Amino acid sequence: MVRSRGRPSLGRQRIEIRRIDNSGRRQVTFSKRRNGLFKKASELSTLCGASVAVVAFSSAGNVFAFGQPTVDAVLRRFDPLHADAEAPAPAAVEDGGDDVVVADPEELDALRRAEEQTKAQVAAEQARMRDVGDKVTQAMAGSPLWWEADVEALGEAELPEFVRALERLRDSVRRHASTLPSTASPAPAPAEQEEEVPELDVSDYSF
Amino acid sequence: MVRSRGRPSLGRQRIEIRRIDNSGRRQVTFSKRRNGLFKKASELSTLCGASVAVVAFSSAGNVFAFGQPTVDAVLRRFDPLHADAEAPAPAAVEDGGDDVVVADPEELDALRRAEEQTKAQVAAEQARMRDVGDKVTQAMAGSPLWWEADVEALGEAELPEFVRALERLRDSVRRHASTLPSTASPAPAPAEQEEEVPELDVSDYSF
DNA sequence: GCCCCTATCTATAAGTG
DNA sequence: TCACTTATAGATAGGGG
Repeated sequence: MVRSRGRPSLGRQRIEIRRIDNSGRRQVTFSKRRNGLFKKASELSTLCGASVAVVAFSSAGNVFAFGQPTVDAVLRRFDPLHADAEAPAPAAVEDGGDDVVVADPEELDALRRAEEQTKAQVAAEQARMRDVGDKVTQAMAGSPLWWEADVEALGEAELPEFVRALERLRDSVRRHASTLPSTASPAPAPAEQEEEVPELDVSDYSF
Repeated sequence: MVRSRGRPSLGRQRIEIRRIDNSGRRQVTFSKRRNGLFKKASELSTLCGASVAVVAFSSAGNVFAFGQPTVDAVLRRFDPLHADAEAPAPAAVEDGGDDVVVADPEELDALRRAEEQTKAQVAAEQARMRDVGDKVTQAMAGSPLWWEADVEALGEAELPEFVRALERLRDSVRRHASTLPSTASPAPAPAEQEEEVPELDVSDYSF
């Protein structure tokens, strides 16, 4: 009841465009703005029939991407990596206004149906597989505990990379999980299950 | 002169998020929003210390790109060794194409965005895992890229368990890492710019 | 992390030069 | 194409659950 009298909120405040010091706040902002950016990209693509790809690495090293029609499709088309010259060779400079691109409402509707179909499949699969532990073990069967032996073979140069890759994979899996219907089992979380990676000092690698 | 009495302008009007029919208007919108998108990307990068790349093809075929620190830097990091990858066509859904739109365009747009985002992330993870995998795979030859198939095969119920398995693996790797000599090689902090982003055409930063 | 809320701030549609 | 204006639609900071 701190705000019994005044306004319930000060509303949006103006901020300077420079690195946000507070880590938590920075992460929240990253999330919000990343979504906003993806939405803008999506709208640009829909409104103007453009192909757009956005790739963002958080300072923690997580990757996020959006693409229309697909990130890969756009990047392949862009492809300054493999191609040599700057010659863009954009081709058709004229826009008759009837290009066959973009998402027509029908396409979106189809996507929506596809989504529901996927959900249904997952739901069915979920009902069928009640035994979690066994399923996972089975998924990794064939090479049980392969890492315990193989990790020893890795050089020190690969280890930090490997650790971070695993963490990204972990987060990816979590995000994937949150996409599925009914977030039933949020994982008991026996002990530590945080995020971020302050341990390794590889705070911002690149290669 | 028509503006004789009322307001000099009606101000911004609301528009539906769907392809703009008028070619000229669409072009104007593309310019404005493209700049807005780049600005947002720039702000995200500055505020959160993120690496961001945006590539956009106008329906006319012209390319525009923005990147922090550089487009190619981000794309290389994102798409390390994409070459040997399979080309998973969007798959998606086929639609008769004769159905009438039923759902709200905005809603579908958001839905499509969410789906694309998820798929893009999965693709990104797989791409990165392939890269790390190139080094790691040798160490664990015999179980090639087991996760690529398994992650997708897992249902919602199994995911939390899988996440924990990954964390155990991570810790295992870390323990091993701690037994090795120092592994420090922090990358130099990238210069940050909050400035405006003119408009980067391929011809401006040709490789 | 997610959603919701409010009060603002910011991007931008439309129009003009 | 750009620049500038106006007035409003949309994005989002801050805070709570």
